[in-house]
Amino acid sequence: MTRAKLFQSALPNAHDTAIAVLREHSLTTLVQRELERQIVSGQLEAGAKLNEAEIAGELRVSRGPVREAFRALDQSGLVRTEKNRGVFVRQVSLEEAYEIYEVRAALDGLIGRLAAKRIQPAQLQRLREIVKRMHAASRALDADAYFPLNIEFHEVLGEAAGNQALLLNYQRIVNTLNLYRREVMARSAESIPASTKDHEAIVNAVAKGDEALAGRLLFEHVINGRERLHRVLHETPTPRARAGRKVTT
Amino acid sequence: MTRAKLFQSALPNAHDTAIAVLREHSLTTLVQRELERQIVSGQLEAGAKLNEAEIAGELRVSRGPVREAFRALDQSGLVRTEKNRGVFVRQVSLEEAYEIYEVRAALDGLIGRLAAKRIQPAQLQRLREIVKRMHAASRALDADAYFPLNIEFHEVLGEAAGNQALLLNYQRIVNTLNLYRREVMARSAESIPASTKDHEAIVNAVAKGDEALAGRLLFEHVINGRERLHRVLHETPTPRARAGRKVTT
DNA sequence: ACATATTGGATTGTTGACAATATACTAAAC
DNA sequence: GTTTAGTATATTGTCAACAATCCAATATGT
Repeated sequence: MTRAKLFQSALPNAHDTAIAVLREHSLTTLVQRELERQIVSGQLEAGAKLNEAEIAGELRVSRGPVREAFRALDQSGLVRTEKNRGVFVRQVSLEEAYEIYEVRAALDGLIGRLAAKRIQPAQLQRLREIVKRMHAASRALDADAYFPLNIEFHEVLGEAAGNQALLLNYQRIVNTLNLYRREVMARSAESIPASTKDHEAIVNAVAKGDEALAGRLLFEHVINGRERLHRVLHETPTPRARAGRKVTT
Repeated sequence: MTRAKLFQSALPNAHDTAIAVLREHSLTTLVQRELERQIVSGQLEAGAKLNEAEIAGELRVSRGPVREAFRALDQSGLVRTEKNRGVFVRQVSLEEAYEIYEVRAALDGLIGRLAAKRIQPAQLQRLREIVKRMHAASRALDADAYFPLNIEFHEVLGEAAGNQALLLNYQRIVNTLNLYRREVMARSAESIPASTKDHEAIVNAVAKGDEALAGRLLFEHVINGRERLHRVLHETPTPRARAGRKVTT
């Protein structure tokens, strides 16, 4: 990727606007976003080593901004740093995923309660449309179509809760979790119908304004997801434990 | 602060062990910890501007590690960055504090449920001792003694929940919230007795292993805290809103 | 006196060079 | 043949210099 491309990913039209982009964003921020995109999209797979000089070269930037971006990504949980060895796309172990699912369930429960109280008609409309498309993907058992819909559904719901701090923490958690879920999801297409049913019930509860029900349904939806994960992994067990070198930074 | 002091804060005995410290920790990490300590302790007050060169000079380090530490602190919510203007100790507005309280309540609810299920006898013992000391501070209406006890209480409880991911997110939230609570707490000594009673009831619920009750009590405890905050601020209203320059990093 | 340019100093953003460390490779010793 | 010591190379950690930007103080014009 060239530096021009780095700007493109921030704004559609490049070159002329490059200066304008830099006026508002530091290179560090642009690098951070680009790496975040590559990690979240799976372009950089879990465990992959990120070479400072290499990335700096690709993005046509010096190592300084890259190192700063690494620090931010580390703190946000997308990357793990080992002193004098480098940074790696974070590997989420099964045990960690379990823990994170619990946290997500609590946050999603809150999202449900708040969304039921505060959701706007336009947002509700968006949710209904997403669920509609989910039904289509569900009938086709099309996991590739379903995955982004699922992300979007929870994103809209998170916005509807009208709590910025909650949304920020939620997104951080979900990002980390998605590092793990991606590969699992591919072979768990059979869980899509159940998940779709969950989503539909959630939308109805939110639409009714039933805070307690929406909260409980979302909490259980996440825990159900965790159990589905558990089942899939025990049908075809894959050893995901890693060398586990001590992190000393 | 000299560079030797930077090492001291990481390990009790300095100078000889300085090399050993650096073998395990990068300067960035040490700077990050030191700044975190200063911010959380209130030594650096909310809104204060952090000058790169100045901090680098005090810690006898170049600006590189300082900048990297800034990125980490920004991501962890302790600091806010404005491009070409600098980084500032984060100011938490009343509205944000409200939002964060909601998130904390959800996480604390989960902590209560998990702790009731998994707490170890030694941890329960620690909680009881803390509550005992709280009673003493409460009778004396000694806010300075009460504040750290309160922090410790919730820390122990968070550990007892036995979920690393939960603890990490919880601590991040509480850190941010404490930026706001510090000054408020000073003039809300009258809420200490109520808070102490909450803590005692929570310990009892956890000791009984009553997950639902412990979760509910902790959730309500946090919301009560928010309401106390609300009341205090409306008795002696203080304008905390800031210039609110657009953040563009 | 007031509003608007200008300019100088201070501060942040970025870069390339140097130092320290880890890893892979080679060769010698057993 | 295996192991260990030594060496070379690649990579990260740190630093200091340079460029870009912002801010305040001063000057200029009306």
